[in-house]
Amino acid sequence: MMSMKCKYAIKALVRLGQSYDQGYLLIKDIAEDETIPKKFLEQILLTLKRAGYVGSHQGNKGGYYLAKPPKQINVADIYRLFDGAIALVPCAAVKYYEKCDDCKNEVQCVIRREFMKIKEQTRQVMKKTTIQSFLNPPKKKK
Amino acid sequence: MMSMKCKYAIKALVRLGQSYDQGYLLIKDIAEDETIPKKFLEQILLTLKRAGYVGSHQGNKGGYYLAKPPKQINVADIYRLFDGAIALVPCAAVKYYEKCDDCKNEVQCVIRREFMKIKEQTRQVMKKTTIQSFLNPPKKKK
DNA sequence: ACTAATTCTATCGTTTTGGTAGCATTGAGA
DNA sequence: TCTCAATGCTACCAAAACGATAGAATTAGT
Repeated sequence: MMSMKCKYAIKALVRLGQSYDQGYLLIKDIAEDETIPKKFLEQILLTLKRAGYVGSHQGNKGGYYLAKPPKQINVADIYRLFDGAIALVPCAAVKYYEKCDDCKNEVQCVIRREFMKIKEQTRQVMKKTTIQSFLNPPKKKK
Repeated sequence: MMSMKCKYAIKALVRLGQSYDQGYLLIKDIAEDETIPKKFLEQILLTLKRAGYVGSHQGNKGGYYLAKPPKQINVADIYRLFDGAIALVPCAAVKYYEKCDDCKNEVQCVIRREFMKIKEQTRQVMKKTTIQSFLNPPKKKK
């Protein structure tokens, strides 16, 4: 499971995506619409801003906006930003690689070998899911 | 990332899988071979036993053995046993479904819709990885 | 009876999580 | 220029989860 922080981040990005290229949204409004504690959302948006996903305008009449097209923001990247490695074990991670304390020889570790496969496939799934995916209306029944 | 508990469980199952149908293995030996704290491994094996994956024989000359063929034990099930839901959000889970506090109408929730898709695909990947997968030697270079 | 093994339950220190508090800074408009 | 509505930043905190450890109870082969 992902953290609340990450889930809130995605919800906020989706909300901002709905208003893409239509000016600013207030933290307050996003927080109310999506039922997210306002001060908590502040921190999350700040993290997203520093990572370049959103932009903001300070002061009166300020607010947040999506800094990239919805198609260019994917779940894998947001997950890594807030929750770290996608891999199930640290030694199988790419961006958050860490040696396992309990591993004797990593090169021929079968655990690692299989978890690398799992990671690569789940990474693909998460990468192809973008903010745009959440914006497309579900297909209507005929 | 999975918990150490879950990772240790898989390592222990693989170790038991290597000796499948060849009698008992001692907790002590598995713990030493796999560099797992012995008392911690005890608890893990007990959980695995209660769930039917391993069997044990108490007393002198006792030990643990794999209770199912390696092909019938998959990573998805072990993950759920120790770490809970595979889905990234509780409302998208099957066996650990929970309503999200911050959700207004779940039926038309786009977050849920997409996370159900992600869950279904990662579940497939984890399900097809069995203890047998860890036992097969890697393909040799020609 | 002895001994080597699993069983069971409680406890514990540390880290992570989810959230709050409060002040600083910015900038539009009266 | 003053006000006020907004974001920016850092510190803090309680509760839960995690990764073990401890120790006594039970079981069974010899």
